[in-house]
Amino acid sequence: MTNTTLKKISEILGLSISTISRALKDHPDISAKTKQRVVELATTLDYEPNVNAINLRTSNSRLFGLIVPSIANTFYNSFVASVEEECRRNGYSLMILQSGDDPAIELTNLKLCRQNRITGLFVCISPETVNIEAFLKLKEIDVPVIFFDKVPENNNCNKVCVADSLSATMAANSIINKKKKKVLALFGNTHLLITKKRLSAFTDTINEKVNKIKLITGHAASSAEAEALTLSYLKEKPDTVFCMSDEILTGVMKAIQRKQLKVPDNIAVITISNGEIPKLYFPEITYVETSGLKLGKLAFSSMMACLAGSTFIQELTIESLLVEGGSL
Amino acid sequence: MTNTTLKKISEILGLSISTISRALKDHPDISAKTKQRVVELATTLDYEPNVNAINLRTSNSRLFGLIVPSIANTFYNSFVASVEEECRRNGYSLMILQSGDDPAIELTNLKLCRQNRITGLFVCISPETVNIEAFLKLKEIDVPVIFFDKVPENNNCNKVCVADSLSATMAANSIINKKKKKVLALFGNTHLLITKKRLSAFTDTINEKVNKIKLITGHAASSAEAEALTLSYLKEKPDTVFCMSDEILTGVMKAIQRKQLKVPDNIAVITISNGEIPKLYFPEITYVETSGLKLGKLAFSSMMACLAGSTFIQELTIESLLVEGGSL
DNA sequence: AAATTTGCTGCAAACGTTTGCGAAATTGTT
DNA sequence: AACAATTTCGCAAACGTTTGCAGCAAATTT
Repeated sequence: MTNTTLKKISEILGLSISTISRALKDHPDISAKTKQRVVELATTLDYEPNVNAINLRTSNSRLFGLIVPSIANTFYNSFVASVEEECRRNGYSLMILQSGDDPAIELTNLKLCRQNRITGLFVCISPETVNIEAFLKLKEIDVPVIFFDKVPENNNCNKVCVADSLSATMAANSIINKKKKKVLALFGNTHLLITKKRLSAFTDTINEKVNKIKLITGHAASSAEAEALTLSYLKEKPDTVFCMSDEILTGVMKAIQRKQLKVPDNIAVITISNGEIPKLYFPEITYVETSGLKLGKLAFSSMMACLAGSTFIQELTIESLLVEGGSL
Repeated sequence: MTNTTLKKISEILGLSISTISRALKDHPDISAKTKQRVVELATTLDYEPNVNAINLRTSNSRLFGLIVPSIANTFYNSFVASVEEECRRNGYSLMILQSGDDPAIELTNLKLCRQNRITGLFVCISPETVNIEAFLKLKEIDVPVIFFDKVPENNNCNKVCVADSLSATMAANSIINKKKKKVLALFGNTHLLITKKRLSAFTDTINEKVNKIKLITGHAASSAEAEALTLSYLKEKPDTVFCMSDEILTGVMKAIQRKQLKVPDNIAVITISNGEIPKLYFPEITYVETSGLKLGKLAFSSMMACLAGSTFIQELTIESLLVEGGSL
C-alpha cells in the first residue's frame, strides 16, 4: 500500500486534481456536494497531504530549527518544551537538534536545518563556538536567528537571555538581608560568559556593602568537583553557600548531606536554578529563578516579531524571581 | 537573497541541471574538471540541497518520528538522546514530538508524522490511549512502528521495554538478601500497566520466601503524595523503603530528610531508576537500573531490522542491573 | 577512411502540491 | 429567447530534485 494522493482521489472521483485540492481546503469555488464527496473519500482513504510537496510548491516550511547543547538538562528541557508548545499552538513544526557542545556537530545540525529549509532558527551555541558566521549567513536568505541563553558576545543579532547578572545580584542581596557573615560562593567553568557575569555581579554586590561579609569563591566544572570543593571549604565554617547552577548545587548538597549538616541552621543554601532540583530537598532550597519556560516563550515571540518583518535587533532578558524555600 | 539551487549553478556554469546534480554526488559520468568547477561554485554559493525536493522525488525521507509523553523526564530524555545520536550516525533525521500524555495531541502528532512521510515511528503511548489502530495503520503504508516503554497490551506489534517485572524482582531480592524485616513499598498510579507489573513482581518475590518480612504497600500519583504517604507510614517504623520510580523516590527522600533519618542506618532505600536522581543524594541511592540509553539503542536496532525487511514481530526487553549506592 | 568504442553531457519525465486563468455549465435577467 | 452573470470546474506551470535514456564528440579500433 502506498500513500493516498490528490491524484488518486481525483481518479476515483473523476474530478481533476485541482478540484480535489480546492475542495479539501474549503475553497469557495467548489460546490458543497463536491466538497462533501471529496472530504468523505479523503478521510476513508486516510489522506494526509505530503508536506514535502507543499513546502516545495509554497517554499514555506513552517518549520523551526532548535539547536541546543543537550536536552538532558532541566533548563534547556523546559525551554524546548515551551517552544514546542508554542509551535504546535501556532501551526509550526520544530526540529530539535542536540550539539553535545561539539562545534562540529553544531555545524552538521545547522546544515540539516538549511537543507530542510527552516523558516527560523533558535540556537544556543556551545562554549567552544567562536565563529558565528555560519549562523549569520541564514539572515542572508531571510531566515531569522534567535540566539538564546549562551549567546555570542558582540555581534548584532537577536538574543534572549536569562538575567545573568541580575539573578546573581538578587541572590547576593538575599544573603545580605539575612545578615549572613561568611559566604562560600561556587561558580562554574571560568571561561564561560555566564560564569564571568554571575561571578562579578555576585562579588560586586557582596563587597559593595561595606560590612564584614567574608566571601570565599571557588570554581567547579562538575557536580563532583563542587562536592569536593565544598567538603574542603566546609572546614572554614561558612554560614552560607551560594551555587551558580543546579550542577553546583547537587554537588554542594551531597557534601552537606555527607557531613550531616542541617539546613538552614548549620548552613544556609541559595542557588540560581530553573526550580526543579531545589524542590527535591527538604527543606526546599531557596533559589533565584531563571525559567526556561519563560525564556522559551520570549524566544518564540521574538521569532514571531522577526517573521512579521521587524528588522529591529533586540537583546531581551527575562526578569528573575526569588523563590523562597526554607534553606536561607 | 534566495537559496541556491541546482538550476542557478547550472545557469552560471552553462551546464545542465543534471550535470550539476551528478557532479555534486561524484557520479562517474562526469569529468574531473567539471566536478571541480561545480563543487567550487556550489561551496561558494553555500548550496544546500532541498530535502523537500529530494524526498518528493525519491519518496524516501530518511526521517523518523518519535512521540513521547514528555522529554522533561530523565528516562525519556536519555532515550531520546540515544535515539537521536543513532539517527545522526546513520544519516537519519528525527522528529521529536511530545504528547503531554494527551491522546488528542498524540493523534495530532501522529498526523504530523504522516504528513512528513516518516520512514519509521518510535512511540510511547499515553496511559489513556486505548485505541492503537491509528498507529497500526502506518504498517499498511510500510512504515514500521516501534512501541517503547509504555506499550499496548496485546496487539502483535514491535515493542521494546525495560524489564518491568524483573527489575522489581531484583529489588525485592536485594532487600531479602540484606535481611530486612519491614518494607514500605511505594508504587505509582494503580491503573498503569507498569505499576501492575512491578507491584505483582515485587510482592510475589517478597512473599514467596516464607520468612517474616512485613510488607506495607502504597500508591502515590505524584512526588508530593509519596512524601505524605511516607510521612504517615514512617510511624510504623519500616526498616526499608522501596520506590517504584524516580518520582516516588524524590517524595520519599524529602520525607526522610524532613524527619532527619539517616540512610541507611535508620532506614534503607532502594529504587528503580534511570540513575540520575539516585546520584543526587548522599549516600547515593541503590537502584535497579532501567537505562533509557540502552532502550534507545535497542529500539533503533529494532527499527533497522524492520527496515531491512524483517517482518518478524518482536518484543524485546533490556536486562536490568543493580547499581549499589550506599542506601541499602 | 569507416566503424566502433569511450567519455561526457543534456533531455525530459516524475514526485505531490498550489494557483492563475480560462472554459463550461448553470442560473437569472430582460 | 437571447444575453449576462454566476457557479463550478479543469489546464498547465511551477517548486527542486533524480535518473533512464539518448546524443555527440573524441579516441580507438578495423
